[in-house]
Amino acid sequence: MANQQAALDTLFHALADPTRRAVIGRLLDGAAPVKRLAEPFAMGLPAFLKHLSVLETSGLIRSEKAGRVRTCYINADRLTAAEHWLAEQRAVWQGRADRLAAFVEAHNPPTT
Amino acid sequence: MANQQAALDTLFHALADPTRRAVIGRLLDGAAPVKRLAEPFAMGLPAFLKHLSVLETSGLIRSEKAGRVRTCYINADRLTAAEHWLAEQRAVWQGRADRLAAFVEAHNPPTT
DNA sequence: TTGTTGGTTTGCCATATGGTAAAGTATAGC
DNA sequence: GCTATACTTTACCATATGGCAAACCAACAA
Repeated sequence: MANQQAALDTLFHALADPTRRAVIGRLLDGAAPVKRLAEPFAMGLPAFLKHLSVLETSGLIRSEKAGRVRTCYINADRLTAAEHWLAEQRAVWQGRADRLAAFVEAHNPPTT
Repeated sequence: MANQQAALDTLFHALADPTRRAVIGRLLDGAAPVKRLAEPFAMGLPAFLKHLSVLETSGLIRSEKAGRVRTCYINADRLTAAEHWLAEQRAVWQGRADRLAAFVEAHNPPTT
């Protein structure tokens, strides 16, 4: 699935920025409107909104507008998607490392 | 630690590209020289070397040059560093989700 | 020593990213 | 209705990214 790749692209790209990671950290603690989310950061709203948009298209957050305030929520399963990919890679690595250890074990006397 | 943030930046950024993720996948299977790594991709060596450089400065791979061939190795613990950050975030989320469930449980009759 | 191979460097280009300022829109409160 | 609030849009800018072509260098191989 080529689409999976694009999803991982945008997902990891969204995570590759301290502002965006901070927003995620903040939202883990509960939903919040744009203005409150933006407060801690030394940048204008337009710049901040771009970050939110990156986060939203990556699926890491979603948002709803009620009246004039837009509230943002986290989408925790996207986090686990990224975690999943990493875990898979590590599994491959560990599989190989284990086989390698077994090979060494089988062909060398134990060093103890 | 502000440096941790920069490390995560480069780490996630390195992962946010299908070529680079493919290289990682390939290297999990064992070390390989630059040329062999580059073969599957439809781009010139200079472009590919940039990807390798991104991977190397992120710490995800390392490389050694012997004679005229540079061999690349994976650095699996960097993968777990990224995994770690994600796991931490998920833990916060789950903690909150659990508390929320407990709250709902305590204030509402079970729906069964 | 003369190629050829494997990698590197240099210069260039198009596009994407991350930020600004300033003007615009729509709702909430008085 | 008037005004402040909470975004939103537009236009613009500097830098980073991802790619190319072409020249270059070092080390095997013949």
